[in-house]
Amino acid sequence: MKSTGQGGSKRTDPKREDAKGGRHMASLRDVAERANVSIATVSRVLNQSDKVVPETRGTVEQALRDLGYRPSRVARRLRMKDGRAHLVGLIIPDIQNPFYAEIARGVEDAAYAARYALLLCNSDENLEKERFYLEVMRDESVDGIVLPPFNETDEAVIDLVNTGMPVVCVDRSLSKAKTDLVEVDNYGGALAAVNHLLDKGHTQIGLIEGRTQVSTSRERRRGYLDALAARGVTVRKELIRAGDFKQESGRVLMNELLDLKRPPSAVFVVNSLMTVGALAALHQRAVRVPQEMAVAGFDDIPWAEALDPPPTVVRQPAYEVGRQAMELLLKRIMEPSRPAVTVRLVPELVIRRST
Amino acid sequence: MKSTGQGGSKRTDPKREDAKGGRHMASLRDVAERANVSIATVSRVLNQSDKVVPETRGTVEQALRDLGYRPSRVARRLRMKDGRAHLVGLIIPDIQNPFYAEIARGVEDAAYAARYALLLCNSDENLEKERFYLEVMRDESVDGIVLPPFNETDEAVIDLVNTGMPVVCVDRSLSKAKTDLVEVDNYGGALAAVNHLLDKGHTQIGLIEGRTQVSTSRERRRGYLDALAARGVTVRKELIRAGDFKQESGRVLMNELLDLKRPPSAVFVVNSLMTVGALAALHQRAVRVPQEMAVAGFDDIPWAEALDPPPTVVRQPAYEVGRQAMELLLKRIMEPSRPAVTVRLVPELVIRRST
DNA sequence: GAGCCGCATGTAAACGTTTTCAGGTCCCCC
DNA sequence: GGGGGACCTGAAAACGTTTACATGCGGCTC
Repeated sequence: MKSTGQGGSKRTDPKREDAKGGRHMASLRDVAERANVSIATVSRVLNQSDKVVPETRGTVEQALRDLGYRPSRVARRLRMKDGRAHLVGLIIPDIQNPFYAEIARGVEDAAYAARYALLLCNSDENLEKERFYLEVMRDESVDGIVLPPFNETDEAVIDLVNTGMPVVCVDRSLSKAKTDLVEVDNYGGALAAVNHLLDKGHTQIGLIEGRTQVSTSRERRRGYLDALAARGVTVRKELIRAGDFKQESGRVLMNELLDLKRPPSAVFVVNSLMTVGALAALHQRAVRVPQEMAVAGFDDIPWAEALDPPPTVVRQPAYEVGRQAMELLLKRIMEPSRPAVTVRLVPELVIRRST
Repeated sequence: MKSTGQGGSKRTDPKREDAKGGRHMASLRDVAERANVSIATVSRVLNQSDKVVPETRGTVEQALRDLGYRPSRVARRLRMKDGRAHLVGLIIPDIQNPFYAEIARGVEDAAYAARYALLLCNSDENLEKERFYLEVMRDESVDGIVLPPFNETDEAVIDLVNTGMPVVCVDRSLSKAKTDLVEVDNYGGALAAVNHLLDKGHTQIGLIEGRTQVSTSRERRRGYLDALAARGVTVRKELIRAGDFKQESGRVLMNELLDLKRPPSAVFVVNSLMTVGALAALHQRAVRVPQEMAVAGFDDIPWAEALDPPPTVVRQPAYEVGRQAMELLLKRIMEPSRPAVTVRLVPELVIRRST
């Protein structure tokens, strides 16, 4: 026993039970009392500080075990400055979109590997919801955020970046701020897909795109246009239809194309949900794929092989996008002033039976 | 101007910028200084307390706007006792499983409606990961947790419940603790699906089930067995195969069934991912569905109509499960001692072309 | 043997809130 | 004109940490 001037426990409060009826969680103070040391010492053994002599350390560790002590992340976060909350945010448009679900898995796995927890939110392609969640994240003092910005000029995100919050963009980019970015070569992917359709002899090729303020949709449109131009195919504006990335809108737009006086013989759809919607429309009207209408889409889906017919798609390495984004975020948290990098991954054209 | 004894700002710290280079976030103290009131008063106007005279309130509100004040959820959570963090946890096995994705959306929407944020984690059907995330949630002092327990005797969850943490189970139940529970009539659903197969004249019906410690899988098996028994069909044990709920395992088990000397003519699969896997195996071996093998599954998926063939399934109201679970959780947070209730929703047999 | 240094530990401030309690002002009434 | 509410507001404690600084002790050096 150390013979410090410890004058016995100064607080023997009998009411250490909370309202819920459960036992109160042990705090640093409880541990310190039991080990007859100060809370500073306990904190030191917790933080692996080498400044504590083995004997004391032993006593404290015993007390920690006895009380089943767990540090409060909340208190810790309040006290420390940035970068040690071990909590990061992820905002995605829609978790039911397999592409984002896969990104989310990539992010989560990388986060878990570093023992970070994830605050995951769906913005629903809804600016107000995105703003709400961004505020929550700031107010929670997360260490950083991964997200596909709503559009290129997303103010809420830019403000947050200017605040110094580490942010990594995925999938979509931001024009007015230099953040880390993990993206896919959307232009090249679209080019490959449309070239494939052209190779199959199609010239009347429709385009079902998403919200046009989003960089990915625009890049893919650019790929579509350039592919046609390179072969001297003139584009018919009526064959280009813009939706909102959701399944229903793929269905509706496919129907619009079918109702045209001169419908296309092939269509390129810029994401998976709308591709599925388009396929559904074709089924419903008993249009044979690919004989009467060839379909190529962006984004692969896990059960593509079970679809009718299995669609030709530009496969994005979504898991990898998420994983690398999280790793960039961790690096930025460690070193906030590091220059921003952008990682561009290459997609792959997977040819199946819909073309 | 009130003529209080305010003696000027007592702290004019010039270094109010943080390490990241961004401007420091305004705190209660900053607002109080600017409005020439105490932090208590500011806190009172924030919390809508009526105890503050309109004139003061006006000044304070102006200062709040000027500084763009946002309260720190962290500090708030540290100070307050339970139930006001406006943060809840959701742990699901796999966000890439459409069933859980739909539950997650239900939970999220209900949470967002009540302005709660969601800490969402994937346990990956992995006990260690589940335990890690449960600890994070406790340490973050979330207000409550929604989850499908790993199995019926999930100790980590039971411990947390005994601690007084509000917990609502979804999908799967817990045998040793009385928590709120939102589930689906798994037995009835399975009964309906298997009866449907029997009605179609099948007697050799395979079962592809999941982990057998999970209540849902067991209930569905019970439905399968009882349906067969009620028609006097003897069960062949070799037709019953247990997997792990994942797509790959559906593929493998379907292949095992096909390799049998006397393969079944129909199969009932207990979740959607394994159903898709089974379908893939059938495609690969060019087995015609439903002519050579009828397939009925549990769980619907959004793009079922685009599958080949569109599968007959027992549709669970997953969104509703999530929504109601979150609502139960909110109620429990408000009133922790309320007796536990269990809500049982009824699934629906959707007959498509795989049977 | 006095001063000094180093080392292990304790003390207390700080993080940003909420909330209890006390104080101060104003008004009313006897 | 003083007693007493009613009503606002301020001071300060508390939540559970981390950490800069103070303290005390032992051993070393001259």
